[in-house]
Amino acid sequence: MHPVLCHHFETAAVSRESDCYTQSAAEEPESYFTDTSHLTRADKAMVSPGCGCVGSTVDLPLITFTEFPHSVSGSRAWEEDTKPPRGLISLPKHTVAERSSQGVFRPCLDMLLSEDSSCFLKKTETVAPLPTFKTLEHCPSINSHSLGFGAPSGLEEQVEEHCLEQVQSMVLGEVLKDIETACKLLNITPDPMEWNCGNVQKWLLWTEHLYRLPQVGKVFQELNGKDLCSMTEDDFRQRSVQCGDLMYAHLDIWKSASGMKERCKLGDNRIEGTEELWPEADSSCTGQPIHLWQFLRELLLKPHNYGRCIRWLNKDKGIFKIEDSTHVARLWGIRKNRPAMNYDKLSRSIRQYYKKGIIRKPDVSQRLVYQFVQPV
DNA sequence: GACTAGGAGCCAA
DNA sequence: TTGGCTCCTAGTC
Repeated sequence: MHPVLCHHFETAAVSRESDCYTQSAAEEPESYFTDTSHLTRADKAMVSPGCGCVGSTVDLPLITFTEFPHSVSGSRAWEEDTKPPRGLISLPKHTVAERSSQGVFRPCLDMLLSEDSSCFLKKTETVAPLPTFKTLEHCPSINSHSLGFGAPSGLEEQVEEHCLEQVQSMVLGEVLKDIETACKLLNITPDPMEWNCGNVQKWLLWTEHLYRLPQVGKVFQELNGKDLCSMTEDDFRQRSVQCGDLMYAHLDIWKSASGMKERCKLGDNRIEGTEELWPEADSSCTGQPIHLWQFLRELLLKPHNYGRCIRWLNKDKGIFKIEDSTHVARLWGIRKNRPAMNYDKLSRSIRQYYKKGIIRKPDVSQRLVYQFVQPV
């Protein structure tokens, strides 16, 4: 990772309201990223606002991000380090005793890493099952003692190595889930090579929206997935000086993830749970239309990506609030190929669910607040 | 002005 | 037939 970026990550810690983080930004992250000329392609993909990690602390226990590969087949993207490195990730100490690793890790990893799976593939490409630590203390490298700065013993190294593999697997799983979610929402296949022109445009629109990019769809018009995949980073830059590199990086992640899926199919490097991630009969990949209520639920189930525009008020009761009606309507419009979609129309569709008993207004009616009749 | 509610016509699958 | 889009009026906050 770019050293300046590492420095930035050391000094800033911005968290998100949708999870358990506290906000303690030491500086204004957006301003730093205004000038991205000094960042690598992967840096940009990592810090883009759309992935919800601008200026976030990207620290994982004893992992230092020293370099980002340009593809999954690249060399190891991280190094262990026993010293307090630049960009060292430290878990919030007050939460360690209170939360399970699922509760602490998964949101962190979601938030920080969801956009760049390639960063976490080891050179061995061996993927271990997702870890299920009962407490953080069960993961030696997370244990506060191992945050010491002395050189680890051989045993400690092995233990840390094992733990890191588990963390990587967990991260990878989350990245794949993110892509799966996007596929569902966009009704496209995970493999960019299979995209038609329409799919490419959807993906571009989505990526623009995700990363708050200027519109670039026009410069990629009439390209199908194969065309897109055959383009080099320079080709992307030529078409869009401003964000071609980021688009290329994002596509690279998708291509890499698709490659992972193929390997899983072949039985190599099997990842526990990938059947869930890409079920062959998944309606998202078979052209089945998605219903609005399903779409809303998908957004709600990805709070780190969409929590700014829609979030649960009471998940148990299925009560949710649309925080940004324009944004949600636009996302729905992208999904349905309805550029003229707005909240007026979307809300009319939601109200159709009243009669069907799918969605209703909560007992205490509030603006932009709805309730699933059958909680998720 | 933004949101809520519902009627009605239309279209595509 | 169904689900959703679109346009509309009217009322509320």
